[in-house]
Amino acid sequence: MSVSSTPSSPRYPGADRDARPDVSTIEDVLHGAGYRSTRPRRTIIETILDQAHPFTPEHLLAAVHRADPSLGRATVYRTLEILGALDVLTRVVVAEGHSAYVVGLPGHRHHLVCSGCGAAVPFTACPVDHLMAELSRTTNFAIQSHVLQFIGVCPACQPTP
Amino acid sequence: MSVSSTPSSPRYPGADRDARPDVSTIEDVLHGAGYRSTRPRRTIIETILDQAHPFTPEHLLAAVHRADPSLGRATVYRTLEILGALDVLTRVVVAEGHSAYVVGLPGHRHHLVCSGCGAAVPFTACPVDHLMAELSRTTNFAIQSHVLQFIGVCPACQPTP
DNA sequence: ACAACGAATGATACTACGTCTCAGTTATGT
DNA sequence: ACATAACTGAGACGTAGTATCATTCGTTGT
Repeated sequence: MSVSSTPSSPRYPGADRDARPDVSTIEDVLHGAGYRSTRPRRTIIETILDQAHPFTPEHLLAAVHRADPSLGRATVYRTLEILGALDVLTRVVVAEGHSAYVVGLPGHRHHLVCSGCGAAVPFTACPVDHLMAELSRTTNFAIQSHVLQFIGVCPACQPTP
Repeated sequence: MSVSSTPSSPRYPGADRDARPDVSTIEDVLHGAGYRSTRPRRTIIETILDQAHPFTPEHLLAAVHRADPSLGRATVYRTLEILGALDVLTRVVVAEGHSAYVVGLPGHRHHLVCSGCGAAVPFTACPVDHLMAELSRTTNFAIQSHVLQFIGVCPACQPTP
């Protein structure tokens, strides 16, 4: 087991290791789903993997343009959409009503997000099964998915009196 | 115990009653926070209480304009912002990345939302305390809030074979 | 009841974010 | 290498939300 050296969230005991994939892993996912491997997509994926924190599309667009100013806006948005649909990216709520993307290959995963710096710590524990079953039974909804997330202030962003 | 007659989500056994406040209750909240009682605000609150499902700002704007076409767009957005800050409105995730508002006076409450028609069933059960304590301990985050929500298909929207 | 004050409003201009279109380019299978 | 279809970039376009500011209206004190 090796600790990746990509820039990513700090590690915390108890929280999951942030299993950040590399470019070729993500390209394999794209391939597997019938998408082509192109240079723009590679640039976008590399830039995504450079992000230490959850990022918005515009933020990513700016970062991508630093690497390649000629890369089109539409391509960035299209690629984000594809990666989101393939579960390579997960949405997290960063502030009331605003969301951002986080990298993470499949597997059930939620996040604890810092409202100060935006750092996202992933975790897999998810105590909703019982409640989901009960709601499903009492409401007759066919429950498809759920959103679970914590918002707080990370140690580094906490005021030290 | 009376069942309110305001248009609202259908009732389900096990799920909470949808305790929908009335206009004057919400105006009291505004007053208590130092805001004034104005006719436009009253119109907006009435329109909000008419909504059977979670609504987006634009949707509400259209509904408000049906009641009073002269009411300004900015006023609707400003009032939504205020009511959100006062916890009279809660945000729910309606689709990946898109959220909407639901009425509900304070009290810890989550929602089960139908991805077909948008109906939102509130519930109060919330099995996150233990997990929250553990995350708080292991990460040293000061956890402030959390988001928990289920997305599914309500009985009425399910295909009947 | 009235005046004075500041909050709230509505109109409009503006910005930001994202989508659409389309001609040209490039990856991929044979 | 070729044919084909997917992909791309440029830029026009649309939509949702914000900022500004002169005017109106609630509220408070007298």
